[in-house]
Parts: sequence; structure tokens; C-alpha cells
Amino acid sequence: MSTCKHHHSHHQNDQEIDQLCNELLKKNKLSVTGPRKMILTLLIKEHGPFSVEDILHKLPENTCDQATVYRCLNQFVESNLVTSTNFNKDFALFEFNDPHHHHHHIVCKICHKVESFDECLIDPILEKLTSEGYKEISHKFEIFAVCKNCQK
Amino acid sequence: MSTCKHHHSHHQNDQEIDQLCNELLKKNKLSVTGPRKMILTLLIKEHGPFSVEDILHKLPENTCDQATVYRCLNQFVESNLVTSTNFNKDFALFEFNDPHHHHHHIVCKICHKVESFDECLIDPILEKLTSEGYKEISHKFEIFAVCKNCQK
DNA sequence: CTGTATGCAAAACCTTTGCATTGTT
DNA sequence: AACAATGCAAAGGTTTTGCATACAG
Repeated sequence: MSTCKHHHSHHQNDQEIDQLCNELLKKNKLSVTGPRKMILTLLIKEHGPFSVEDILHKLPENTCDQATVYRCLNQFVESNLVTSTNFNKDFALFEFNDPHHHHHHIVCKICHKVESFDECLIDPILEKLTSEGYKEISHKFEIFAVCKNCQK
Repeated sequence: MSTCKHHHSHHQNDQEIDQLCNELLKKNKLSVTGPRKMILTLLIKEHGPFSVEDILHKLPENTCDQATVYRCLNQFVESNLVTSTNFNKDFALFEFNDPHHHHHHIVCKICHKVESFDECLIDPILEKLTSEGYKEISHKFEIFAVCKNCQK
């Protein structure tokens, strides 16, 4: 799975990320364990979206079992620490949900390259739904297209 | 899987739908077979999104095998006759792609009720991406929230 | 020390595929 | 008659789960 070209706005050193992980885990009532820290750190440092397989290969060998990766990711998604997408594939892709960088993805239908884009006009829709009584509103917005390179 | 409350703008009788099916299939170079007509008719008449399991239960018994449902739906999606979504589930949901009724869905995170809404944020982005050289642009847009009923 | 998290292996689930048969044009 | 679609059963891939062990608070 390819990753999209995008840089985090907040360049943090390892110690800052370590502390951020601890805070994020505690804030969401998840105990601080080795696998959870490793997985969350990876997602903070490297900008996905990543499949479970990607994550297992990126982690140092024997960091943890794939069942643990699935369990941790599901908890992170429930806690809103991580978002999941699946584009048109039959497996899930995960990404750190950086509150300072709301964005979406455009995926090439041919080469499957993934790019980020920042445009999102969700706000007026959010307002409308809020006024209709919806709470805890989140959304997915994904674009599929044939990129310039693949039109030959 | 629950269906969303929505009515097609075009109320058609069975004969019109029958003819529409034939046209749509031929236009997309798909031969007119029993299972294809049954599945497409169902999706035109009843507004999904439906899982494969939903579809199998809604079709008269012994209409066709589930492998055929999968094969037909995949062809319909390739032909743009049908769209697929999967919300946060790990299985696909299908819906007739009515060109006269572009819409998206809001899914309750608790009761999983699905509602349609007509607002969409693609138009301004379409122009930008087109000018950047993207072709055959399509998109998915889904909203998740806790509905009024489930806030008790 | 108590309760939770993890590893391992098996199971569950959705979807696809191979091949013989049937149906469409 | 030629080609494509289907049914059936098996396989493939992803994700979840049960249980014994290890770890966090």
C-alpha cells in the first residue's frame, strides 16, 4: 500500500511523541502497553493510510502479534485517535487522526497512488445536522480518479 | 441492514422498470439474463443500500446463487449502474446509481439507521481536480453520528 | 494483587474462483 | 453454434475470538 505525499505540520522529536502517546492513551482510558505505544507512535510519525500488513512490516520484528494490531487499532478508532478508510479495497487502512490536519484522500483508479487534499466544506453540513439533533458527527470523504500519469 | 427513508423521484410501473433494465443492461454490453434483471430491478425498486445478504433474502427463493449476486453486482459497479459503500462495516452495501438523484448517507453510530441527504461537497473540488489533470473523478461521502433517538 | 492485554491457533466471515452445466444471442 | 453466465463447492483473504500466559496499575 502506497502512502500519500504529505508532511505533518507539527514536527516533533521522539521524546515529545513518546509523551504525546502516553497522554493520548491515558486520556482515552487505555493502559500504556508496549504494543499500543509502538503502533500509535508509528502512526503519528509516518503518515498513512496503512493496512494492518503495512503496520506489521513497519514495526520492529516481534513487536506484537497481528491480533494485537487489530485489537489496538479498533480501540484507537473507537477513541477517535485513528481513522479508518478502505477506499475500494476489501481491507481497512488506518491513519492517525491529527486534529490539526483535517484532510481527505484522492486515489488513482489505475496506479492506486494516494494524495491528500485539504479542501473540505463540511462545516455548513455540520451546522445543519447539529441543528437537526445529531451529535458526535464524523465523516468520510474519498475521491477516486485517473491521475495525470495514468492517462497515457 | 436497515434501509434509509427515501423515495425515488421517478415512480415507474413494473413494465417501465422492465424496459429500463433491458436498456441499462444492453447499454453496458451485459447480456440480459434472469438473475441480472431480478437484481437490477430490485435495486431500482427498493432504495438500499443493501448487503449481498439483504439482496439474497429480498429476491424470490432460488432466484440465483450468491456467487451470481456477487458477480452481477461487481459488473454493475464497473458499469456505474450501481454504487457500493461499506460504512464502517467489513462488507459491501449496494445501491442503484440513479443519475437523477445524487445523494449520500448519514448512519447512526448506535442504531445504524441510515438516512439520505442531498448536500454534497464535490462540486468546487471537481473543478480544481479537473484543472489539475484528473479524469473520471468519482467520490464517496459518508457521515456518521448519533441520531436524536439514540441520545437517551 | 487484580484486572487487563497479549500470543497463538483456530474459527468466522465475506468474497472470489474453477469447472461442469445451462442459457443467451 | 459460439460464447457468456450460472450453480455448486472449495479456496482465499481479512478480521475476530477463546484461552492460557504475561503485564500494567
